[in-house]
Amino acid sequence: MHTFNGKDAHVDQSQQKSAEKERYHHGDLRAALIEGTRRLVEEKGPDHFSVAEVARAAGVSSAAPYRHFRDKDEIIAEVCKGGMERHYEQMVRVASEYPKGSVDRVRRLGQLYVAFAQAEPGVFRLIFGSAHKPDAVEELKGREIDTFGFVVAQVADVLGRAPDDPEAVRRAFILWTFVHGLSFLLIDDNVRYAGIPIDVEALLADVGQRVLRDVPSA
Amino acid sequence: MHTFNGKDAHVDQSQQKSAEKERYHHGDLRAALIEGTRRLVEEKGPDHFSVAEVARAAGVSSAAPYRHFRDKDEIIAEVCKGGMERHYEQMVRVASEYPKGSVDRVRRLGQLYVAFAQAEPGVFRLIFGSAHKPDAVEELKGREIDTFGFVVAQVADVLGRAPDDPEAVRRAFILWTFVHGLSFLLIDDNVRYAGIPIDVEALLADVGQRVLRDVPSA
DNA sequence: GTTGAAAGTTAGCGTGTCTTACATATGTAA
DNA sequence: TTACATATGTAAGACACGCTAACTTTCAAC
Repeated sequence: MHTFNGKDAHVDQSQQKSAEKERYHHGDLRAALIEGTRRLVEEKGPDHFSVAEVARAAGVSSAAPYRHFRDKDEIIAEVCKGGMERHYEQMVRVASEYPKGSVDRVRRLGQLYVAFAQAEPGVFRLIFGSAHKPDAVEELKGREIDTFGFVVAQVADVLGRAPDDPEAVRRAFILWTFVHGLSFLLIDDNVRYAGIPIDVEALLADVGQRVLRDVPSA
Repeated sequence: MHTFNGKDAHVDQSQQKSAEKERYHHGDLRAALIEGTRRLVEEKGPDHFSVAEVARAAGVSSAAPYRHFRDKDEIIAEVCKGGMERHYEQMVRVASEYPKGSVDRVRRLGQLYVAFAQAEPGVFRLIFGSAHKPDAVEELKGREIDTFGFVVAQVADVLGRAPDDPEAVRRAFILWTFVHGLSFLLIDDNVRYAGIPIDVEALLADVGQRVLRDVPSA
């Protein structure tokens, strides 16, 4: 009987095939449930997964999850939190690959935003959807995960302004709006409905040019 | 038509002499269910309303709706269809109030798009969300309700091009993307989270200028 | 009036969320 | 090693919902 705690559960006897030593304790059910929920959310959408099903997938009873989470919302809040962290980290990492203050850097951030939405539409909806946010957001703000603030700083660099310049905020918000809308149009399949051939790269480049230039004469 | 109905099915007939006789038949349950669903969708969101609750609101048993609709999806498809029609009609009506080919007309359409999303976020999500569309969309296309096509025509007018010019489609799509993103950011409360003061009018004017102008030098 | 279809009803199955009471495994202290 | 406290699992069940089946009431055509 191997005993272990939740830290490194992977090194254990995963090779015991026929013996089927069904342990009473899962090992790290909490993490397994979060990951299982994430998968299910991608499969069926944030509003059509069930705690019961993710419990079945983890091989435990449908009551077991409630030892680790207060309710369903708390599980998906955890998935949402993980997604926000991944999202932020990707942003920072990708930005560092392009020259500071370059339009390319900002353009690449927009591209990443859309790519994330397409790669993880379920989590994307979770992050930017209306439900289940307040708590997670509160906590992440406390931990200084502010993706929009990061983008604003990059835009400010391009414009040659201070990191918190109002005009930089405004331009960054316009760009956010654009990639946000594009993401939803794509993952909700509205583009196909409208029958438009979309070249995301070209669109991002075009919009980047238009928005990062000087204000047009009113 | 009155919408009163009986709650006690086995009441002795001898004592039923009240002026408002309780009807066994509702009168127009189908319409009442659609309207009740619309209200509930606005209240709780498209994914958190229940057929049972809307049935209760209409004063009928939870099985009654299935005399009029195959399943839950068919009810909300009907709500979605009604929303699309309202959306389209508003667009056409508002456009007619501004000079053909004017930037103002297009700008006003964008403003209306966002206003609709804010006024009816539930229905807006229904229309542009991923679920429950295929059938409704098919039918509305058959009835020539093509909102995007209409906007494209307005944009083409501004650019002085043919109604189906590819560049007009491209510009219109950029504008759609922008107002779509802005709508979602607003109704999902992401704007407040980011702590940005947003002047929707000014934003629309700015973006309209930027997008409807000539292509920036690549 | 009779009758058949339309539009209600109740009863109930399957699934889902979440609670309560109970069972088992694990870590620590004696 | 034993014993206990605690963490983590199970089983059973209350209640809501989606939907079906079988029955009842109403209405309109004949």
